[in-house]
Amino acid sequence: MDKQTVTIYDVAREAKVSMATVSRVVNGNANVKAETKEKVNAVIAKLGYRPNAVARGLASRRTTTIGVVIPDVTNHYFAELARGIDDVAAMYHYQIILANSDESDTKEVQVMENLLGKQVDGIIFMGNTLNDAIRDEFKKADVPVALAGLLDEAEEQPSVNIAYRSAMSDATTGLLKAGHKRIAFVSGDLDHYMNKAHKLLGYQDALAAYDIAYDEKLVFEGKYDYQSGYQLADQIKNSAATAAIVANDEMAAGVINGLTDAGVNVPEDFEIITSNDSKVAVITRPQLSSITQPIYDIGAVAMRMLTKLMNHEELAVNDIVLPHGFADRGSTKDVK
Amino acid sequence: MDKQTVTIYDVAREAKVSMATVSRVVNGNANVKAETKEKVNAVIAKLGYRPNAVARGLASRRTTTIGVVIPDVTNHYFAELARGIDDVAAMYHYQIILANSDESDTKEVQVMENLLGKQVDGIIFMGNTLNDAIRDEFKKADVPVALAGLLDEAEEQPSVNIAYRSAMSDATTGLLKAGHKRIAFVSGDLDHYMNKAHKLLGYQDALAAYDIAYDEKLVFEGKYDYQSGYQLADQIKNSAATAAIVANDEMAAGVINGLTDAGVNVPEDFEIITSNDSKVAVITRPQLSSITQPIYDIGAVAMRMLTKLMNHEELAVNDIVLPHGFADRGSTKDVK
DNA sequence: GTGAAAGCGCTAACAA
DNA sequence: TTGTTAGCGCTTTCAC
Repeated sequence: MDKQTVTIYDVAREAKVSMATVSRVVNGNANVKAETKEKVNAVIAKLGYRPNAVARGLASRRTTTIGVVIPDVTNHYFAELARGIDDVAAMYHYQIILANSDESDTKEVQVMENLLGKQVDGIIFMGNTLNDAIRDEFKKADVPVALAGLLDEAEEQPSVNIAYRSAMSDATTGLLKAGHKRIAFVSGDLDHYMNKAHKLLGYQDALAAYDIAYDEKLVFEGKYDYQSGYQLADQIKNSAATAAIVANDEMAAGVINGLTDAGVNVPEDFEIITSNDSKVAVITRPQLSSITQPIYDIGAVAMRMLTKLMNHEELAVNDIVLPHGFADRGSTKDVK
Repeated sequence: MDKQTVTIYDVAREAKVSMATVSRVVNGNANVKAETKEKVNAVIAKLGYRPNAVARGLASRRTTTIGVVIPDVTNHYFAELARGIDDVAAMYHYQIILANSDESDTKEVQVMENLLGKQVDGIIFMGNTLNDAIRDEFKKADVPVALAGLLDEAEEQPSVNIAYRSAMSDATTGLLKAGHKRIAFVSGDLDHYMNKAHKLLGYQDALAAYDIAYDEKLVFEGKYDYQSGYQLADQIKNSAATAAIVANDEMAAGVINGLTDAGVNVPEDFEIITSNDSKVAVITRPQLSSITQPIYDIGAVAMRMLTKLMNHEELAVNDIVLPHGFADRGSTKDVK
C-alpha cells in the first residue's frame, strides 16, 4: 500500500537510455528516433511505469490542474456549470480540484489559499457575489482567475455570463404584455451585485416601459434555495401580486409548490417565470416557464477562456455574454 | 502572472534561521522555541510566503489530496454523496480532485490512472457498477480505495451503503399490505450487480412472502435518468400494474410525471415509491414517498473510512451498512 | 538524436 | 532547540 515505486530512472536503466530520453518519449517530444521510442515504450509497459505528476509539477512549474470554487455541488445550477468546466478541462487534459466554499466569506478565502498552495495553473470561481477579501485573493493569485455565472462589479476578472438585465426585462415584459400589473420580483440577497445592479434593474426597466410604478412591497428576498422560496410563497400570495419572476430555479420550485400547496392555481390565478431553465424547471408540475440560459456552456466557455489565459494568449473579449432565450411552459398561460 | 516566487529559503534567510526551522514552524512541530516561531511567522507574514504543496508532496510522499470518481456531478444523488465526502475531507484537511467518469468504462479507467499519477493519498469511487477493468485499477492503486453507495460483488474494496435488499423488500411489502397485486419494479441496468443481486431480490423476497408470482413483465429497465423514467411511464401504464417501486429518484420523478401527464391519478389510481429520498422527491407533485437513506452520511462515512485507511488503521467493519427508513408522502395513499 | 547535470521547493533523517 | 544535507522524481538547459 505504499506509493509508486517505479520511476523514470528505472525505465531509463532498463531501456539503456538516459532519463532525458525517457522524459522525451513520455512527453511526446519529436526529437526521438522511432526505434528508441519503441524500446522505451516497451519498457514502460513492461514495468508499468506511470509518471509522477507531482515531481513533474515541481520541475516544470505546471501542474495541469485547475481549481474550481463552487458554493455547493448540490445546487443544480452550479453543478451544471461544473459539468461544463470539467468537460472542457478534460478535453485540454487538465484535472480539477473542486472546492466547496459554502458561500462563506472566510471559507472562500481559505479555499483560494489552499488552491494556490497546490500550485493550480488557474482558477474558475463560481458564487453569488464577490467581496473585497476575495478580490484580494484574486490579486494575490499568480495565476489567472475566471468567473463563471458571476459578474465582477470591479470588472477586474474575466467572466462568462448572460445579459441578466435584459433577460429579466424581457421576461417581465412578457408578463406585462399578458396584462399583469402587480408582478413580484423574487431573488436571493439583494445586496448581491448581480441581483441589485442587474436583475432588479431589468425588472424595473420593464415596469418603467409600461408606466407601472415600482413597488418595494413586491420585492422578495430569500436565500437562493427551495426552502426559502417555499416559505416566501405565503407572503407572495398576500401581496396581491398576480405573477412573479424568480431569479433562481430552486427558489422558483419552492414558490410554485408553496403557492400550489396554499391553494393558488398556477397558471390560472398566478403566473411564474424562473431564470435558469435547469433540470428542476421541468420536474415541477406545472413545469416552470423560464428564461433559458446555456448553463453548461457558461462553464465550458469559462474553462476555454482560462486555457487561453494560462497560455498567455490575449482575450478578444474579457466579459463574454452568451445568448439567452425564453421557454414557455406550464407556469404561464401565454407569455411570448 | 508567474508562479510563486517566495520560497522557504527566502523566509529562512530573512529570519536568519535554517530552512528546517521554517519547515518546523509551518508544520506546527513543537520543537521550536516560542521566540523563534514568532520571528519566523513574522517574516512569513511580511513576505507573504505560502508553502508549495507540490514540493511538499514530492518530499513527503503525501499530497493530502484524494481522488473522487463520480459518474456525473449533475446527478443529485451523487452530488449529495460528494458533499458528504467533501465536508469530511475538509475536516481532515484533504483536498479533493473530482473526476467525472460518465459511467463510461474507458473513462473510469483513464480517470483512475490520472488520479494515481497525481499521487492522491486515497480514492473514493462512486458509480452504478464495477467491472473487471476497474477492479484491476483498484489493484494497481498503491493507495486505499473506498466505495460510496456502491457494492463490490467481489467484496474486495471497503464500502458504505444501506441494505438495499431489505429496503426494497420493506417498501414492496408496504405496497403489498395496501392490497396491490401487480407491482412494477423499475430500475437502471439490470446487469448491474446492485440491481440484479440486491434490489430486485428484495422485491422478489416481498412478493414471495405474499405468495405472488414474480412476473417479468412488471420489471422495467431504464437508464437511471429522468427521461428514461418518463418514457417508461407509458409501458408501465399498459402493464396493468397498480403500483411501482423505483430504484432511483430521477427515474421516479420521470415515472410520476409521465404517468400524471398520461392521465393517471397518483396516488388514487397508482402508487409509487422511490428509493433515494433526494431533493427531487419533494419537488414533484405529489411528492414521492420514498425509502429514506442518509446519502450525505454515506459519503461522509466513506471519507472517514478512507482517512483511517490512509493512516494504516484497521477497519472494524469493511462494509459499512447505514440504516434506512421510509417516508410516507403523497405518491402513496397509506403505506406503512 | 541523446546524455549529463542542475535544479524545482520542500521534508526528514541525522548531527550538533 | 536548531542546522546540514540528502534526496523526492521529474524537466530542462546545454553539450555533444
